[in-house]
Amino acid sequence: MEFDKKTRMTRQRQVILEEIRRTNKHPAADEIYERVRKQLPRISLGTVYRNLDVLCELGEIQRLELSGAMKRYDGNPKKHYHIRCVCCDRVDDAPIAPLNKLEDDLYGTTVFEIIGHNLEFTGLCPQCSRQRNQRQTAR
Amino acid sequence: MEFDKKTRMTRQRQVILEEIRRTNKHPAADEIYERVRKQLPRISLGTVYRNLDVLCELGEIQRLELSGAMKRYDGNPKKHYHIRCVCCDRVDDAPIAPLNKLEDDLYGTTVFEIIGHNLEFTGLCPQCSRQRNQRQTAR
DNA sequence: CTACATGCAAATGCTTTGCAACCTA
DNA sequence: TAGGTTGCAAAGCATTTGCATGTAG
Repeated sequence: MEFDKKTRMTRQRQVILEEIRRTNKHPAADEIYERVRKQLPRISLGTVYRNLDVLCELGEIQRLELSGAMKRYDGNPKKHYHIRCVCCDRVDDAPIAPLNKLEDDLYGTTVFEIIGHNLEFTGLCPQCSRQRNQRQTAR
Repeated sequence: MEFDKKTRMTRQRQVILEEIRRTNKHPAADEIYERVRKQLPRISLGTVYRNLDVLCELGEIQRLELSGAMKRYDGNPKKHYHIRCVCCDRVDDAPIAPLNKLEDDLYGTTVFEIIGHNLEFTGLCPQCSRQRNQRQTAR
């Protein structure tokens, strides 16, 4: 792990990083807080937020640029896409490779200097899909 | 305009809709509030939010599913992509046609029932791009 | 030791909501 | 005139921040 000279490895930071890496559920700050609290009962939500910022800056994790109300975090810092359940907000990795050529279509057609793109799929997770079907057949 | 029987056309709703359609700037609720206030000084922010909801539900406008902190609205209800300036948050339409086949790649590889996708490009608008270049040459 | 990090609580910023008065159909 | 709509203010919710204390290096 590459820490610059000014950044310290505290117990809080360590546990937060481990928890994010342990899960594939792309948790929001409050979920991370609840998990970490089991090991560090006195940790504060503010500390969780501050460390998530630091870890993102260090490139250890990434903040997902999705459309939902709450920011979500991913222990895998490499660029990849996600699919979100519109019903329960579950977020999975999307099994599709990065579309590196997407931005090429924009060169010359936009006044913007292009940096990148975010792609998010929406759908229904198996649980919510099943519930919806049950409700419909019940009518 | 197709209003269902229960939905009324009030002066407030009318002015809000006109203002959103008049601009191509994809304004957030507070910007719409400021614009509308010039015609209806006594309107409240709450009314703006409520009407934006109603107009979205009616399909007259759309709420953009972008990554930023504030929700933005588009007078064009048809699906299209956008590009956001990472520096000043300016949002333009992206000159690229909807990628209807994108979701095909996911069938059979995800447990989700796919509904759609959101694609947002990021970049620097001309103003911010210029400022950044000036700062760099000044060093 | 020193200056980065934490816990706590208050503050912030966007959005939603309860309610009495108002106005559209 | 019924009930959808408004203005106002308060509440809600995620996130940020100020400050005194704690602690990693």
